[in-house]
Amino acid sequence: MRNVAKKQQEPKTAASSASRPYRIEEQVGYLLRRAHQRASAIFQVSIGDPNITPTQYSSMVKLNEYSELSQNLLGRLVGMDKATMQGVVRRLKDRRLVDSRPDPGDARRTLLSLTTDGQRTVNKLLMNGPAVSRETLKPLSGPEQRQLLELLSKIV
Amino acid sequence: MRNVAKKQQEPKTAASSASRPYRIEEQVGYLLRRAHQRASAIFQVSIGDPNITPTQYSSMVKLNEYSELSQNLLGRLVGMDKATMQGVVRRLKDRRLVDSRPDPGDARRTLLSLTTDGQRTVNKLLMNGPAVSRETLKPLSGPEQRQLLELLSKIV
DNA sequence: GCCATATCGTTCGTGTACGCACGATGGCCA
DNA sequence: TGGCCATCGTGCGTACACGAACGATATGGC
Repeated sequence: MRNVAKKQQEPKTAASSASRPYRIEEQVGYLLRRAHQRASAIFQVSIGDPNITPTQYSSMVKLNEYSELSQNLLGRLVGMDKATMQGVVRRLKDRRLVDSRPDPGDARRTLLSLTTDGQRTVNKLLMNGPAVSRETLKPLSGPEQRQLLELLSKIV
Repeated sequence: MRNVAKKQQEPKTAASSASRPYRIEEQVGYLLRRAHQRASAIFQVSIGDPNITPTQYSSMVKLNEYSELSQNLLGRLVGMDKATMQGVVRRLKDRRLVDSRPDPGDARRTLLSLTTDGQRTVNKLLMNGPAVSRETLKPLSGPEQRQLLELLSKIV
């Protein structure tokens, strides 16, 4: 990795008005993107099933808590757009982990539930869930871990 | 929003062995996904140009600091896979915000730089950058904001 | 009962994100 | 000098993410 591209003398940022310079690496949005990237990578190798993604996992965990949920409500519970939810649910249904039936009381809705196979799968993954979080938080001390979770909760 | 779907009596998580229950809403990965979602939404409405995405923005900011960078090196600086970088750069080049030329010293590389239009655009966006971060961190107190940035830096 | 309004799920388009495989090129060392 | 291995950029496949528009259905106010 030679040729490290020499830095310019002064980043002329137009917004560093006598205060601290604006560094992209210090901005929340940037840090959240990077942190999320790392968390996803750890999830993928530690959850125990390379075919399950983080969003699929949270959807299945929620469906395990509630027996049946409409697609939109599930999306609200796990923080996913209905368009995004559509794709997630389709993939889970293709793999026979989730089943659906029309809501008898509301013809607009579809009720989702885990199949037997889906329940078996979530319960297996749930055993690895804590380890995934532990690994992601490993660089932090115990109090720091709790602090981070609390701060993230506040800005979500 | 009636029909809130009744909760089951006990979430039988298989992993809540006498310790605290496993709640998906308390896991780092989940919180990071939600926080990143919110940060992206705030960016989109506050950066001042709805056609610029967060990743495009950080790429342009880095290209503004360094005069010229190869595509791979830029990707490493802003934390993006080379396959992801490819798409980002293509879109910026399509809009004439970024230009490229072959590296005279290494035929494998392409050197990227901002066009005049690109420089004008970044400098305009950089004026809004601090406001985006401020808005994202608004739910937190001053010390909490600094703590969050520090903790995120540690786990990236 | 009727109609304006809202919700539900789908589809389309665009943009990140990354693994994998590929061909071209470069660096290093036997 | 030749060959091995790394790096660079590209292309493909898959998956999240969301705005916008759509048709079907439900609800509340009149």
